[in-house]
Amino acid sequence: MSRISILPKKTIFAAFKILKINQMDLTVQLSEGVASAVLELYGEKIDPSTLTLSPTRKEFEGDYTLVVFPFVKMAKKSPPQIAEEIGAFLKANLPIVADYNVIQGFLNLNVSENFWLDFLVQNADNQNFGKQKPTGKKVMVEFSSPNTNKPLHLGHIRNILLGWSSSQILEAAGNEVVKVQIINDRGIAICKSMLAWQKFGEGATPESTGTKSDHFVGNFYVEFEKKFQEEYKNWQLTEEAATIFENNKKEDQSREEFFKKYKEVFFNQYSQLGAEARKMLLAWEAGEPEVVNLWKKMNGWVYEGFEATYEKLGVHFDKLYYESDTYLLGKDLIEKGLLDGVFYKKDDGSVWANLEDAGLDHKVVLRSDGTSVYITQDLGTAHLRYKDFGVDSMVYVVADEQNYHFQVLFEILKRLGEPYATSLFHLSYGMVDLPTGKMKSREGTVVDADDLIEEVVNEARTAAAERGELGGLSPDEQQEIIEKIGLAALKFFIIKVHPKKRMTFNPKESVDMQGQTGPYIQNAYVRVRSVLRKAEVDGFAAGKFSDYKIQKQEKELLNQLYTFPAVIQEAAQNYDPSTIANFCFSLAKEYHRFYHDFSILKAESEAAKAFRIQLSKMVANVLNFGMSLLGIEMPERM
RNA sequence: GGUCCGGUAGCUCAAUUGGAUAGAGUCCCUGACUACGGAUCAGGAGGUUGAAGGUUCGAAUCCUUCCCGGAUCACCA
Repeated sequence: MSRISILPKKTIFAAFKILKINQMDLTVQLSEGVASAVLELYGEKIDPSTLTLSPTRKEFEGDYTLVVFPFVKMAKKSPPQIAEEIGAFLKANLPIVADYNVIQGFLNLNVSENFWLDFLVQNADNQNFGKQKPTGKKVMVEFSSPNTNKPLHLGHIRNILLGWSSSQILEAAGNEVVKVQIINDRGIAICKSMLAWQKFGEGATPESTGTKSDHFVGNFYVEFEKKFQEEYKNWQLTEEAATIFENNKKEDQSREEFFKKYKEVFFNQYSQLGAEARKMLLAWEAGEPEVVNLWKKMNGWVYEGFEATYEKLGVHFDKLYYESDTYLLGKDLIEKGLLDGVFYKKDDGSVWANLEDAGLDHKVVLRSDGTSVYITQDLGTAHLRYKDFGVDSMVYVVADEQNYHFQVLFEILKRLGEPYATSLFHLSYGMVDLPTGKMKSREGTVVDADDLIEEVVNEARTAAAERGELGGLSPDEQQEIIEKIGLAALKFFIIKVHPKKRMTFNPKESVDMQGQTGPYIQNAYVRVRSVLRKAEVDGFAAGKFSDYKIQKQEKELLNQLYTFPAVIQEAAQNYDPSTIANFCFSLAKEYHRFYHDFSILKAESEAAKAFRIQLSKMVANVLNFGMSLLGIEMPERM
């Protein structure tokens, strides 16, 4: 008798029975089977979740591969021998294991044909295959969060696409998601635009000039900077400036270098325009009606423009937070924290947090004059959001230059004992570079969001015209399809890169429609739709294929489809949409190959035809759902 | 300088979280259907995974040191 010490034999097989009912959890079945095998054969109890069980690599025969090296010590046998024994056990005891083969320390398992046929029958028509059961958790995702003095640019686009797709993925993983942004609608920047419009605008409006309204406001911001530079240049020629230069320059510092760094001081102390802008900010803070009305008017224009861009990108928010409402928040949290000993007060009245034991520094949370800083506001806003929605966790989509800020923010919230504080995540992403280098607004190398969208759509239009497949459609329908294609190219190009990586945005490559691109994936979908249309014309009704012998490439597709739910979970867990993008590409690629090598409508048998139609349908459904998680829509033709 | 992040084919990116011969796209070269759509498919060329040590059955992945690039270290946001 074998050394069963922990579980009697009956129990093991009872477990198999239960597992057989639950057809979906293939990997669970396999790993529990392996655990039982190890217990039976070597008398050791192991945790099934610690096994390395992964899809078999293409060049080998099999569906799933078990790495048996970890068992060498306990079994005191050679890896191939162990693999052989476990394989034989599984084949004898686990119905879904049809066969196995051993290569060195790798045990390759063949899953039974019935399992795959069943899998296809049950899921082919499921439009949301992969969507997880509700977790009961509520997650807030903050993204975009622009300033209102300038239109959106390429950096925002990466942010928005990451935020949107993460939201979709978290939702697909079973969470309730609240999408928010915080709009930086106050401060000196918008005052600059306001002042420039007041001084030089001569009553112009977006309508009167025919300018998209956020660009209209942005232009005045630029106008302000231009006028300010003129003023600064002129001032540099005065005696006052010369004296300052002589008294404050560092050794060897050129005049030019000195004044480059002196700009802020000039703005705050000598500039006429600077004085006017600051005066306006004070007037705004005092609530002077004239300034507040101007502020409302100009921000209104900006929001109108943003809204148009968001709509083109297909994104929206559940709730907007405005900094003008939240910038004074957080002080009560500081009070509470002071009482609880989370913060301490310096002699000058400023309030600090000592985060040294968390590997961070001392951080000021309230100025000596009692006013709040950036982090104070974020503390208050987090608290407000919790009160508003009762969320379990929050995700902040913000560029990686603010990594430190969020470390500090999360640490302080934890110390304040905020209930959601242990479930905060900073979805930090790398900057977007151009092939020519960094984007710099001062040097005019910023890629504008609206321009970029227009460019990719135009490129899609040209490509579509060359192909001439859209001829029979109305202009509106054509336009709709062309926009889907262009945006797919842009979005996929950006999302496919892992968020943490700094990425190079090559405008030329971003409009590519061949190879590893959005349109390539759309094309796989369109091919299926085309086949299905044709099948319907032929009056094809889904037939049976229970005795069909699955071909290798078809199995490959089924295998990929099968992993999709796990891919969604992985993407949600890691807050990484690029996982989904790569999955979609790889599935589309496999399908293109299959489509090329096999006949569907003229298949060798009715069973083959029925099977392939179902398989195609499922591929299309999964591609459609997967791409929708990235905010990419599929056209019916292209 | 401290801390954090990155470094993989000429270029843009992957690598099932420590697994088998490091894979795709692009560029260059060569091919493919009287077919369900060629925005497709196949083949070739292209690598000391920044470097050197270490950990082990096994390392692009973990550890140590160094090199390169970036971010950050404000009573700015």
